[in-house]
Amino acid sequence: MAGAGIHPFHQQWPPAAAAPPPPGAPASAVIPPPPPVPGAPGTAAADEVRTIFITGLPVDVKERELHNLLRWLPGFEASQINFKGDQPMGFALFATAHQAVAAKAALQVRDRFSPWRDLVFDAETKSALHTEMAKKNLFVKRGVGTDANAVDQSKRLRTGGDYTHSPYAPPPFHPPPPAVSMWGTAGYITAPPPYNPYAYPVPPVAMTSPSPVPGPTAYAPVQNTKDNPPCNTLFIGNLGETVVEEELRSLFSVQPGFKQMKVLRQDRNTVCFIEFEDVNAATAVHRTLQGAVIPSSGRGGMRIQYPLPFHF
DNA sequence: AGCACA
Repeated sequence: MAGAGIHPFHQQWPPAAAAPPPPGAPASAVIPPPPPVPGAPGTAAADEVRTIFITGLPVDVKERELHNLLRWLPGFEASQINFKGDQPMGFALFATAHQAVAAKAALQVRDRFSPWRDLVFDAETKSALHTEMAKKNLFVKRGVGTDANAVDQSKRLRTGGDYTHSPYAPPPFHPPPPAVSMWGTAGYITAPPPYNPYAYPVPPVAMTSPSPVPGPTAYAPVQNTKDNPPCNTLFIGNLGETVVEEELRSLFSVQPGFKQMKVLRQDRNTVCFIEFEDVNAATAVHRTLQGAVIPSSGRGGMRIQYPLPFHF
């Protein structure tokens, strides 16, 4: 990767938007230093690659679909699809290399309703996106800020960003992109709980009626009392090094409302995500199995949390 | 793994 020193997750998301100048203010006093005009001579690293290369798109993907996926990302300028045989190759240009890196990271995001899945572009074909930095920048006729849809009616339709004329304008990331619904099947999108999620208290360790079958051998106090907004998926942490999927499955699959689970191993650390039918089912298990000690447990029992809104 | 448009 070219952007040495740029950490992909260093991005602010949503990015800190430069405050728009107050209506009556003298422009020169409030306008920040001009943004790097992409590709302009004299601009830092005009040759820097700020294009990402996207594979894993379904063969029948439309330019508009890709555009609608990407248009929310900070700095998005243009995208296009070229076919190598019948393999679609997506390219997307961003205002800066940093934003391209951030977009790459954003496209690797797993959402909290299906954290075990790669970002799936098309649920039908289960095509999982793969994104890398491109080798060369996307060529955009007439630079940025042009209405690409109007100027380019050629067979090679290029889809430009909606706010490229104002690189500092924040993308409409609040509320989150509706594209989320593309990332999972409809069943993952559950209505938000009606109460203030951050006011939700993590219940104390419960000693009562845990799971039916191979229940935990004991309960241990759980350290981390902070939690994320409730949803129908649980995150299980503080698992022992020797834990295996079957052990977890035997415990969780018998819990009411269980739908599916995914065990992720990262080095010594094993974590698990469990999806339930609804928030209530997840909440019940959150309560009853919090701190549960199972045979493989190491130090303390399992820590049950709701997943982060975005789990990388 | 596969990187094109001009």
